[in-house]
Amino acid sequence: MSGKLQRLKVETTWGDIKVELIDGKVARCSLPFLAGQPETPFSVKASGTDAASKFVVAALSGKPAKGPTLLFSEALAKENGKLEGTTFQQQVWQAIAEIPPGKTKTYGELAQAIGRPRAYRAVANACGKNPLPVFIPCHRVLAANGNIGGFTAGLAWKRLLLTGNRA
DNA sequence: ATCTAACAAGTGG
DNA sequence: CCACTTGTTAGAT
Repeated sequence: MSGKLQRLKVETTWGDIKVELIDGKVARCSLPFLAGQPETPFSVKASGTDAASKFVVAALSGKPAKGPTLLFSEALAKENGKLEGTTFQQQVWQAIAEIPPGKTKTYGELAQAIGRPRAYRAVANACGKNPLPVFIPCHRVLAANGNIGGFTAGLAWKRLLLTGNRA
């Protein structure tokens, strides 16, 4: 297994977004941490023409970006022969991945979806460990009272992903 | 192997 | 607004 490892980079005014592909499947994604809301307006400086790069750019632009070839369950599986994440986490990530485009869900809803209605706290926990931010739309997960919740790389990204970069 | 603290939430007082 | 609940994880013992 394991064929080629490919590293992509989308350069933006907020920093570089790095994506790692294994055999053409998205294996990992990381965004630069932003402590607060940057004063610089967001824009993409440079990006590749491959599907993954396009997906990232589209997601950040609020376009109808249809999830292309994520197959994330395949993508997440074994990187070192080891599964990425625990069973529970994978269930959570899968549930998140199934959120219809343009919609949002609450942590509680997701907890119900995986059959553990009281585990909303754990769900949030799993969100924070999501290895594929942006690809797995954990930014569409909000708290029940409408609060925005949190985001691994900083709330600025989450807001951007939710509202789209209409600027 | 067991225990404890921490967490991106929720419900109730 | 504050405090108690709740399930899972990571790190220490």
